[in-house]
Amino acid sequence: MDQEQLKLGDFLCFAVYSTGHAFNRVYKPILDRLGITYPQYLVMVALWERDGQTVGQIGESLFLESSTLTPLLKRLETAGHVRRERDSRDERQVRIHLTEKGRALQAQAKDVPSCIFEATGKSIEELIRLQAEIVSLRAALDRYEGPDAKKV
Amino acid sequence: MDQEQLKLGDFLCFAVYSTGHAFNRVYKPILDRLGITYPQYLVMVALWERDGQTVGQIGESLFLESSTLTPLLKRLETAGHVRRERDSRDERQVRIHLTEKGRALQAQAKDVPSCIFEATGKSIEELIRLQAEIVSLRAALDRYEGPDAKKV
DNA sequence: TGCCATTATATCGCGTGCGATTTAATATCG
DNA sequence: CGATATTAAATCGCACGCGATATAATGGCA
Repeated sequence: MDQEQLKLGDFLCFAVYSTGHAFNRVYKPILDRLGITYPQYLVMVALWERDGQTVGQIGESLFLESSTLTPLLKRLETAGHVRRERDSRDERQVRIHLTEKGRALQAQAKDVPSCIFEATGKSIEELIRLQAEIVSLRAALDRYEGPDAKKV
Repeated sequence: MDQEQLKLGDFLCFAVYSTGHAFNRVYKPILDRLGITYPQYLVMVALWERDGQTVGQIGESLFLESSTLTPLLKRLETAGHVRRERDSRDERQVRIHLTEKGRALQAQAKDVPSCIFEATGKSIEELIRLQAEIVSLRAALDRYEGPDAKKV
């Protein structure tokens, strides 16, 4: 690999980075109608899947820190989609519960995935395969401990 | 496609989104030593490839708006890596030129791609293939005009 | 030439993201 | 039981990223 002649377009990281932005641009007009942002949508998807998760559990699913989630969850609370409640058995934890409005949002959002699917212009099979490959890449990156991890 | 049972982990967009963050986490300790951030690194790569680009040209390569680039370029200028200069023939444009320090940074950054390559744990062939597929996905998303584009 | 549309960059406000630190609650261990 | 370590969220500062808007320069057309 001769790094000297690597062009921007050759970087896999850049492909991922810019495709993330491209997804965001497709999502934005759709989610604007629901009054939420893309990260907020992901949190709602996680809660529709399982209500009453702690901040830490949501962070683990989304690979986000509490410093990102706390303000985001407060905005979702202000918007009336969730309730934030200290766990009575462990007061360190904050559990996030869907409100009626938050549950109702799921119905309004039911067509979002098919809109996004249409935007990709790919077959389901291809998307599933690509998704798995990217997840495998993410797992490898998460495992990586730095170039001198062996020396510790 | 039954959206009702789509789990977070099934979303291709989420795979891309979270993998972008994972890349950032791998890049951070490496780029910290160079004193730049990941988006700043991308701008430097673009300039090492071709010096003297306008803000708009850089934005086109990186899919970023001037509202993102202007502050970032000012930080690179403050750090001494680039010079910002109005084009004398068209005073609307601002051309970004590498300084000596900015050119010197390329040598210091020469091992970055191989560090990242190592972190992915994949073969070159697989990375090239995956890169092409993701770029193709990005192109499709960029082409998409919204669900009611036909009605215009 | 003069008016107006267009173009390039900059500015502003808002919402992420995260590292470092703080705060408060729980667990552990003598 | 009490001091200390650990853990979960929250807070803070900084850097994106973008839509909307502003500013300034250029282009086009009567």
